[in-house]
Amino acid sequence: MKMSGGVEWALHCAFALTAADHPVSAARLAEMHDVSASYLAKQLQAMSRAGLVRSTQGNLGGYELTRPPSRITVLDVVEAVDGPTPAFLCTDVRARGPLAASPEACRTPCAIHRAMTAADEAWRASLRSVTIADLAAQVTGEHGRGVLDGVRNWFNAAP
Amino acid sequence: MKMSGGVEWALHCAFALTAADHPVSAARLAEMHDVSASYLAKQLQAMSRAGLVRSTQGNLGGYELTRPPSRITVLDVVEAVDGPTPAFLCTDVRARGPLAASPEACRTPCAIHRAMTAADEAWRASLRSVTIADLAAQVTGEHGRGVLDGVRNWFNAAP
DNA sequence: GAGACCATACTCGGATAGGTCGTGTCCGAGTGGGGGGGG
DNA sequence: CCCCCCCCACTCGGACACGACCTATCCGAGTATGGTCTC
Repeated sequence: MKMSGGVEWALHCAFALTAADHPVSAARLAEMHDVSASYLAKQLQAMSRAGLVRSTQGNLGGYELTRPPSRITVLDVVEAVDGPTPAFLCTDVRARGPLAASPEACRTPCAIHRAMTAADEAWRASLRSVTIADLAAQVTGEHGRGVLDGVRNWFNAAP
Repeated sequence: MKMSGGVEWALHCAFALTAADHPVSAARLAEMHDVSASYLAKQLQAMSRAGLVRSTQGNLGGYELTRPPSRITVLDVVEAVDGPTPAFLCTDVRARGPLAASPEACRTPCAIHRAMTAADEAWRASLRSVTIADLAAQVTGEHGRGVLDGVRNWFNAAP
């Protein structure tokens, strides 16, 4: 079980866009984080498809958040990039083989399926309880406001 | 993010072994669940390596639980088969690029890393709170004791 | 001087190869049981 | 009749291909900007 590495990039971009006051291109975000621009574009497209960021084309175009960061949860970003499908897929093993359970007994999810689903929901709830604004608040609380100001200034500086 | 499909098989096997009173071969478990015997063997070997089951070779050999099912959690099985590595791997993006954070500022995990770790821990805690005995109790509570008895009888029956 | 037009350079978006890990399979090493022989 | 020995069939364990998904990349479609020409 391995999560897509692009999730980390997407979260960092969401955090950085918190400090931006105008659209930022994918190339600039990639340069800032020193990652592959082409691949980062893929993650940003996924976020755009999910409605987390708005993309504007043309010169001075780029990505910007569509909602205030306090209304974007970490789970939103994770599901946008990594997909909303739960990690565990029940294949209804109990309905197969010589000791297969009767079809009507399989109306309710099996105990294993329930346990995995509950864990998945706990994971999602934890990610849902943290917003991008919370991340920004934690960073400023630990390292000062200069971090976000530095990002904003770097965005405003000419390439 | 997709979990190994073998986890489901391993959990069903752990549940089935609850009803066994003597070692059960991998081939028999595979026949019972109608899955690939060769591949199921791989999962059972992983559980053996993790110390969840004991394997005995030779005739009438097979696998049996090493501990009472009340002391085997679902998390134990998941980690044995799928690996104990957390799904999220922090690559310390903040320490790269033109706005890289100072090395001493990176002594503590970044906010993103903490959020993902907390979610992972919540997931693990949920899986840790359910034991194989709990699963068996749920099944007997819903479908009667006949299920486990049927499994035991099928194990005792000649191939 | 003001307005409209156009060329341009920049942006995103999806379609396209390569690498890595999960999936599935196979065969060899090891071992306990059962039958046969001997006492 | 009981004990010992040997053969065997059955077991696990690790090593070996195949395939799917993630990773990484490229080129084409579209658009706002800035300059230029005309009125």
